[in-house]
Amino acid sequence: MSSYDPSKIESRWQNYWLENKTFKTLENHDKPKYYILDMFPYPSGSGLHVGHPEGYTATDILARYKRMKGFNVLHPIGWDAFGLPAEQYAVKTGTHPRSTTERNIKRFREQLQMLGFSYDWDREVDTTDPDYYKWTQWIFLKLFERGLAYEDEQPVNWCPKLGTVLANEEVIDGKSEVGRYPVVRRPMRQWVLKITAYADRLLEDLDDLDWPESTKEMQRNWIGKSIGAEIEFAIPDRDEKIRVFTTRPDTVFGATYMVLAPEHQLVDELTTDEQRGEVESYIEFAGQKSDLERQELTKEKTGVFTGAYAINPVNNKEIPIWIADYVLAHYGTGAIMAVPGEDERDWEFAEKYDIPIIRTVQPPDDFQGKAYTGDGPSINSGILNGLNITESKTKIIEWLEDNGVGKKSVNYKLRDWLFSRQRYWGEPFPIIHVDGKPKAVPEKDLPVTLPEVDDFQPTQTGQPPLARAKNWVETTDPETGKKALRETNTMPQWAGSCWYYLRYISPDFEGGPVDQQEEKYWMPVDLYVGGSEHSVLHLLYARFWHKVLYDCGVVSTKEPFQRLVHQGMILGEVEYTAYEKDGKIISAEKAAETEGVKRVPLSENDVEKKGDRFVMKGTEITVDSKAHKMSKSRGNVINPDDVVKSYGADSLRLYEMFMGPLEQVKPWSTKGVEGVNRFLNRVWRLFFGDGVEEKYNITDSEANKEQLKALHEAIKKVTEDIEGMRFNTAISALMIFVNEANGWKSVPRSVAEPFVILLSPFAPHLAEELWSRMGHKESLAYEKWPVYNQEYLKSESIEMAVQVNGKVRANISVPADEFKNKEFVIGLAKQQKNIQRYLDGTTIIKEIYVPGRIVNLVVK
RNA sequence: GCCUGGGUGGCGGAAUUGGUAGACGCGCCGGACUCAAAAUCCGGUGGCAGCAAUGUCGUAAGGGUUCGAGUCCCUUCCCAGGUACCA
Repeated sequence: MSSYDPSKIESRWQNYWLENKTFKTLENHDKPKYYILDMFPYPSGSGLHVGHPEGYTATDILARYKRMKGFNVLHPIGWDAFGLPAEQYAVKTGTHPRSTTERNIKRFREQLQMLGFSYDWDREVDTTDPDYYKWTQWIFLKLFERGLAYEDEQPVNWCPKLGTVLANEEVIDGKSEVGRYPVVRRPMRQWVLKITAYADRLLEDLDDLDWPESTKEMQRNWIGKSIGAEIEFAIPDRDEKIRVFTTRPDTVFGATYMVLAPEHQLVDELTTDEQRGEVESYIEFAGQKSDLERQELTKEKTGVFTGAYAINPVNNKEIPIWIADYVLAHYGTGAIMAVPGEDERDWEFAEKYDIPIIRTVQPPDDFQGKAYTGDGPSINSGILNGLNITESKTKIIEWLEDNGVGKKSVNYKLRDWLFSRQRYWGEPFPIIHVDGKPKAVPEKDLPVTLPEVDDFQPTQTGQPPLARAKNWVETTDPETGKKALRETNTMPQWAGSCWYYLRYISPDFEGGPVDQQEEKYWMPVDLYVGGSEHSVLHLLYARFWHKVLYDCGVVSTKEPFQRLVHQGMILGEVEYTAYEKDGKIISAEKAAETEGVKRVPLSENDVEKKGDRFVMKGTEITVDSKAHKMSKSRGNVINPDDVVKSYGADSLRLYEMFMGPLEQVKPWSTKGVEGVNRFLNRVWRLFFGDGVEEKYNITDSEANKEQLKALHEAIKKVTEDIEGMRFNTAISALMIFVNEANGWKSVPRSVAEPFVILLSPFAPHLAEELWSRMGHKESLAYEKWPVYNQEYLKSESIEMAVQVNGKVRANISVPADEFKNKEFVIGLAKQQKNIQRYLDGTTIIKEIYVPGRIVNLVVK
């Protein structure tokens, strides 16, 4: 071979790694462990996109690095393979989802192997494998036993056109994500998991996690804990009371009306005959609004008076009871006390319907707005007058409790997790219904496997597809011998991904979901890398299950994922776009507010930068310059297969890491791939000459000072940057080394070998090839990571800047053994010609010397 | 609106605790090799002024702290992601 040819090198090493099981995780527990996990991929029919290798390369670099640092590394992969696309394909074509799934998994596996990731392929898991979902069902039974799984009538997203129920995340703007068909809310019997029972722990334990602050914050908001009070409002001449939740009990003296959600239980009873017609038509109006409309109509509040009154317990005043859909039935008690003086929504409503407004907090003198939500002394509030918000809250809660009309209370936004789907391609519930009551299938009868059906669509009556398997559905209760019916719902896709990280630890273990001996060694996951789109749902659900398993004694840690990093999205190439209207090009700012504008794609050569915008060359017409999300419709999708074909997997890996910080959103650039490919070519030539001469450049001669310095600078920088996950600057350090080494006549083996090791996590195929050509018989995967020596980093002189009044006026070179000598350095600085110019005719009032960095002379 | 990140050359991006802004890569310009091209190699490359030495401006905008600010503080603008009547 005369030049760098990734197509030959890469497949050879991929086969070598597979055949030799190079990355098989060690069974022994003597070494320190490092568990590094990629988010569970869904093996879609379209294969990998360039976003996948970004996170996977980052974890692969760390996995390879940690192995060489002497860690026992667990770096597995598997398939989150249940899900709607395979089922939809089955409905359309009759192909069993299993065969689609198998085909897709095969394709994904090949693609991942083509990129040279160092997974332990003996630990692959697949959520659709009965040996796997047996344990998903087992965990569900634990939830069921603990009363954390229950049945409930719940409104679901029913799509009549698709004949199926959709998950919330599959509904976009009131329409199905697939096909854009209308979706309606419809009540159905559902399995629900009581995640709310864990709300506090899910919230509190976030604090100790090494996760992005934004993700923790999103989970906190999702859980939405608020502390306040529950207050009871009596209704004259009736036994019923209206309970409200409020975070501002201190404002209760300003409650001038109440609002019930239209769906509130008491609405029907309280409504007076005169108001009944109006109330009923309002309830209908509110009920018909789709979620989309509710969002769009937020500007204007609407509501209707019920005709009834309630009594404010603190001052015995009668206040009117309204219904309005700005009060949500499913939050708090579904009823509020309205305090327009301190709440913007209530103010808006009160203003519209002419309801009195009483301020109970004194706004500052310069306050201009309407409702005042800030702090201040209480007014118009009897016993609370003069106290600030916090003091008022404490005092009024005490009063409410003493008088038996209220108490301190905590509320959450988090709702229980709707856990069933009317689908075929999911885990069956290990539940049978006997005498209309749900009952667990005995553990020894797990797994409950999916039956074969003749059609993957729901039945005519809207029953899930599993209902078609009559023989399967109709069964007997093994305990009593009674007739029983199997549960026909299946679990959502989240189920399998809630605990997969545990199965990797002992994938073949038969005594439980995870071998506890192994679990104690491997958990928690040390680093978890995946997209921020899973910030809330997957990560919250998995934490919930993990805590349940912790309570069951199955796992030993409270949290599954100690450190979490999100890779940023990769956008398409930057596009330049001009806008055309009636055959004339108009400027981009105008285009946004003009109708009937046509987009005209431009090439980079057609545009130039003017100030802070791009214009068409030679004109003043602004054009758009933007990188867009990759999408089929835009036609800017980059296929990793093509990149590998043209430049090799090492170039793809290297480029994705070199683009910029891992967490950041970055645009793709094919030129950039060519750049790193050139770098790998330079590495090759450093070892083997330019191919024409076919010379071997590695010698056994001793390394000189300059060579050692270059090497050890690279070792230091690459090591520190990998530890800090700054892969872009680590690669830059490798480039600096190669640029320098290219000036040498030859490279001593003692320098070349450590360099190859430094390169190997990033470009493993090339590194293995170089390593073996240097005469090694074994893979370098477990070689020792080099350690830098401070001695070699020292240079003979140090370059420093000399400033006068903070402006650089000269550079000096100070001998290394003199740089601590302030007198010497400042003396040298003052001798500089250009410095003397600036010192001439002035007085030095201060001499600043930061050793090794800078001299600053302050003059007057 | 609110929350969380960001804003640095033509572009992607570098800059320890405040200490020479622009590492590395792309692009561009010039040169070498070549009949020619590709590939490769060498040199240059923030703006302005100057033959040059050098000066001056410059990290979204404005202000402040400091001997010294991309980095710290205040105000404003813009971009991305999330969220939205949650009482």
